[in-house]
Amino acid sequence: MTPRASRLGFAVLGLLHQVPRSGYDVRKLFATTPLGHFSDSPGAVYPALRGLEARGFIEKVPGKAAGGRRRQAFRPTAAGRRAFRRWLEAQPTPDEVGKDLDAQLLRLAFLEPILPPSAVDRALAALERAATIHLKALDRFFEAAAPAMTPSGRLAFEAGTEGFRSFRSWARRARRRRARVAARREKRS
Amino acid sequence: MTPRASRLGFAVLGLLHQVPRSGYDVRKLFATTPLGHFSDSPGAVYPALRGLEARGFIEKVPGKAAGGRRRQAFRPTAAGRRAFRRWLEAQPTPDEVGKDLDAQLLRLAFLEPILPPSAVDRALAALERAATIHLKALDRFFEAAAPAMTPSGRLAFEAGTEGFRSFRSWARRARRRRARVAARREKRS
DNA sequence: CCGTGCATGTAATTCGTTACATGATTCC
DNA sequence: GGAATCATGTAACGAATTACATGCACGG
Repeated sequence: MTPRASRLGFAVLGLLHQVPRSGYDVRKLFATTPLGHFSDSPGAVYPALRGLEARGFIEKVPGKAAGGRRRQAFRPTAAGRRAFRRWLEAQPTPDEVGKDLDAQLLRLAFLEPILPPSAVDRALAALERAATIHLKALDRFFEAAAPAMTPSGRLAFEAGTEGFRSFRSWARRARRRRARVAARREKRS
Repeated sequence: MTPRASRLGFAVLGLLHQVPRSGYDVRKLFATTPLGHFSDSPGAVYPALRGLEARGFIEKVPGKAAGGRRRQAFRPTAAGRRAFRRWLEAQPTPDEVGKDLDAQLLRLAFLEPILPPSAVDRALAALERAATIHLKALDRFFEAAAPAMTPSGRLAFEAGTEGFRSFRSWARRARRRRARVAARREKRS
């Protein structure tokens, strides 16, 4: 067994941090919310739960089965909380941001309330930095490759670049907004 | 064996449409260009090639091995070209756009020169439409769920929404730009 | 002639998907 | 009592990753 959990594993582990949930609860969340795009199929969720349990990251909530229905809820163990915290604290590299922005946003979503607000500020700054570096690489590539590309090829590339550009400016805005709010709060006290 | 190729399969098939390439050529492309984020590992590329060959979508280019180096290039067969064309012609649903925008951009990138420019216009319109519908769903969800979310959760969701919003406005701009250019060309003739 | 990079592959493992299977409970 | 849905799983399969393995050719 691999020591680390998969992306789906961490998503489930994060959800169990909020409140104990059963596999069915998790499936419903995946099915009804656009948070990430995880499969709500039982063949994905139940094996993930068993994997987390085998790693000692979650445990069954004992007793009761409210309502009489069969139902097995899970909650994170101390080891699970440690592992999740380590995952949250990892800083994104420019390459990871370029290849898998969704994973970074998943991380960001779960940061609070496990880590303090300062971690959110740090994460935003890291994301902005990484996006800037990645954008530079994209622009460099485009400059060299654009002449040989078809119009539709250029369009597709442009769409990708634009996405990162807008992400970076979003991160910057979010960071500054938070800084402003923090300053105001500071002043008032 | 599944009749349809995987996403990696179609990406490779598309690259082989441009010019015959060997597995090594494909790996280098994946390693050095940011086009999609495919693995350049041999364990991904060579099995993909064999899969396409087994489906009858590509064939070995016979003869020569320029330079004396060992090298096996592939090119699409008639069946492969048909299959790729069918893949290109598929219109994205709002759900697919929401769940896997990258796949849609991959498609867009390969549209030309296999399909005519009009197909690009149609694809842009479909993408814009799908993004609009998806955005509506995101907004609806956010309205209901935001009060219960943590600040970092809201931030992550906002980032995702912003990404789609910017994608949609990019698609609209691109579409209009193309319409303008086409109109000017029409007038001049 | 020896290392570096070209070039192609295999093996073990893990993850996820689709589809199937099962039983219990609540609602009507 | 029958349908819907709650709730949990398994089986078969496909695809991808990492790591390992091999052999040739070209440059110095």
